[in-house]
Amino acid sequence: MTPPDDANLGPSQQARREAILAAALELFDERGFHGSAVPAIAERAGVGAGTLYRNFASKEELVNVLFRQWKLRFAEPLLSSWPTPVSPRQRMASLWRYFCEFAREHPRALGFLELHYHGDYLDAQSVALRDSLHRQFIDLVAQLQADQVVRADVEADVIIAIVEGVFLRLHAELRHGHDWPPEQIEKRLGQAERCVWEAIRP
Amino acid sequence: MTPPDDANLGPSQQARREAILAAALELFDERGFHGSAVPAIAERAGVGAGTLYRNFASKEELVNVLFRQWKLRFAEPLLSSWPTPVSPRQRMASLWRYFCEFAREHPRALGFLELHYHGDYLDAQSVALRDSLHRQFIDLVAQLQADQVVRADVEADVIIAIVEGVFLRLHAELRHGHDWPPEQIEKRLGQAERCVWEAIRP
Amino acid sequence: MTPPDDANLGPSQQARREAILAAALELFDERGFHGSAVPAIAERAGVGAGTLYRNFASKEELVNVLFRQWKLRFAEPLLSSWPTPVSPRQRMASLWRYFCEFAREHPRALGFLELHYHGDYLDAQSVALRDSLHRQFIDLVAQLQADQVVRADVEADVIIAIVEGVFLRLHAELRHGHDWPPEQIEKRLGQAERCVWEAIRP
Amino acid sequence: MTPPDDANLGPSQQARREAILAAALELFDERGFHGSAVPAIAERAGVGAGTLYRNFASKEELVNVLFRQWKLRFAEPLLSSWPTPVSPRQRMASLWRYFCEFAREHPRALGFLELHYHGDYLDAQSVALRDSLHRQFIDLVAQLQADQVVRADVEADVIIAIVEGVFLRLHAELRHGHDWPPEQIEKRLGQAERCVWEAIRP
DNA sequence: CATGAATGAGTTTTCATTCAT
DNA sequence: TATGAATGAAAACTCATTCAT
Repeated sequence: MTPPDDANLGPSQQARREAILAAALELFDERGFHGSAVPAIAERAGVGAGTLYRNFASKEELVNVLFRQWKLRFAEPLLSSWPTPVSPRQRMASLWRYFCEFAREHPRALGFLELHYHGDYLDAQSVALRDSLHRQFIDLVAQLQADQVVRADVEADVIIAIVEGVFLRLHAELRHGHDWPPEQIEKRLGQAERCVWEAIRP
Repeated sequence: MTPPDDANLGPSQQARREAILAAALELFDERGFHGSAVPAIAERAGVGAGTLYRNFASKEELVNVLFRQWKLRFAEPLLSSWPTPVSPRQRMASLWRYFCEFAREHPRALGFLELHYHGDYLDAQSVALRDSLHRQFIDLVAQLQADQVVRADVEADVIIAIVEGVFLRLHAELRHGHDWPPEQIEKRLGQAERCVWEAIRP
Repeated sequence: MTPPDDANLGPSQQARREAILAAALELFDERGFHGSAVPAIAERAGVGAGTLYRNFASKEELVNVLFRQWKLRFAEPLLSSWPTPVSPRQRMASLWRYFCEFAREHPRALGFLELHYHGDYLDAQSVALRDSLHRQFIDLVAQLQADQVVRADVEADVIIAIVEGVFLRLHAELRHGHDWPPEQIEKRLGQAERCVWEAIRP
Repeated sequence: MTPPDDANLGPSQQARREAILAAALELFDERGFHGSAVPAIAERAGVGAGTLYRNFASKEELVNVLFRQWKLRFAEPLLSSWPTPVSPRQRMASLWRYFCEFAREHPRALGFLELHYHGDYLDAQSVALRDSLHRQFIDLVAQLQADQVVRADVEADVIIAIVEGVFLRLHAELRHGHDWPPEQIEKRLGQAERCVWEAIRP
């Protein structure tokens, strides 16, 4: 009986890989890709530098795996699970709630995904994934517009830019700017949600 | 008549400094701070690497001077010149117009200012400037709220996050995502402005 | 009947050792000592890297064992078995035939032995063996000169350099240079043999 | 007036490049390509490691430049200057003399050129040069055969293998094997020359 | 025992900074 | 004063060797 940990890697091997990914996420979020040295990532992961190269062919591959992993982890729930039909207003609220929960649970991940100097090192597969997800979001929003869930007199990509832009900006603000108590954070997130709703309501 | 050669800085010396700043802006925007090599900046500026060090004590100083320069250049018009009182709606429109014009004229500058991995290398002076400007914006928005120009039931920083977040997100989208014709860009910017107005109107 | 499992070394253990030596010979011949990685040798031998270290204390020991093994395997027949006295010409012919056969059967071995950057890593024992064999060849040739089998008006080491030099050069040429059909190779080897005979005949 | 040193590099720059090439020749000859670390080459050349990369794109480029430089320096006199027609015997003698002189003046160069694990890192240009020179030698020997300067009943490449094989083997022997006094070396080289003549005379 | 993942010293290469020209 | 070649510290990456499984 092999331990049921994962695919076919021993448990500690899988754990190491996870530790490297987690450490890389932290450092890339803190200092960007070019500002994060491989030995620093390895050290934070608690492994030797050589181990990192046993798990990822290069620093580039590491950042790409990380990018795709988090891009999917963030996008999939949004694209798949929209269970029972609810009112437009509720839909907006639940979307926003998802954003907030994701940001609370993985604050690093959003920071990392929104680094806009991915330009450099993303490989074809990552770019393809990003584009594909983007198209799926566009389609989803177009559908919402057709269903009169959101206003139909602006382009779908503008709708997306509004929701994402406000949320991410506020998230960055709240993370880096100040050390606000949770209730202040909640208050602002709620206020922003109401404003965004006004921006995109049908 | 500009003094020909010996005022405070010889004119070509001033020109060199500008060239360096311009080149640095381009490269930092394209590849981030850590991804841009000093010799590459010097080469793009058309000067020797040594010359860069005659004008800036270090790569860090260069990025800080650049940061403060553009932060001010972007913020000052917003904070100072609000000429004749106009209707709230017009105020929003003219603010948005300023954003669009600034972005059109200095697309690199917004990209550079919004790199969120400044975290690293910004010095005390830059951080102080950023915070001071932020506070001034907060005050300005608070005044607008008192004047019933924008809605007063959300925090001032949320208002700022909404306007900046939407604009910057859309700007990034339009710059990097696609190669849209100008009229498509204009259309989207106009749509976004109307939505943002709905979000923050009193 | 070979002892099944517990003689001195279990049979599969002996086989492993041989596989490692064979793989090392191939790789050292192909890429030299410093160009061949231990894990690559282990992989080609079909064993784990750890197993290699159970059989050889280090990469250096491995190369030294290999060197001495092939040096002896090549030299011993030459030094021992010179059966019935034959004519000088036949002696040359049979020597050359031995070279050709050895080269055909173990083309890697000659390549490996003639790497001249053994300089580095050969240990005292290997150097001693090489020198000892060299002296024995000198003595053998001196005897042949005394017996008027080869010309006596040149130093013995010159005779050796002639025979070995021509054969090894031609062997390298034929191995690496071209993809000649066997009969072309045979033809050239035969021609070279006749020339060498002219060079050293009494 | 710029110092007439060379092409367009300052004199000390050219000198540095030469120093690097000389140091690389020594180390590659002593320990092979894979056995020679870049910092060791730089140190022996008396320059910093970075300087090496200012002159050569990579360690590979360095070894290729070096290979082509010495290959040409060795081969060109052989292929070009065969002044007044002389007797076949004299021709052999003068060829051999050239080998001896070249070997005396540049003992490292022959050692380096004959490393047979160039296989790895030679680039297309180097391989093309080697092949081209080889073909030219073949043609030259074929002409000598037609002129009855050397025996015509063996392939031209066999003739070449004989002369080169004997000379290089003896050279290696004399360099590495012992510490013979010059007159012993001369004696052996002369003896070898006479033998080789017997091997290839018409 | 055999294994092969883990390791860190060592490799090649880059780059911020200096300094001779 | 402007330059850009030189530098060495630090980056990404490799590999001989060890050791838990």
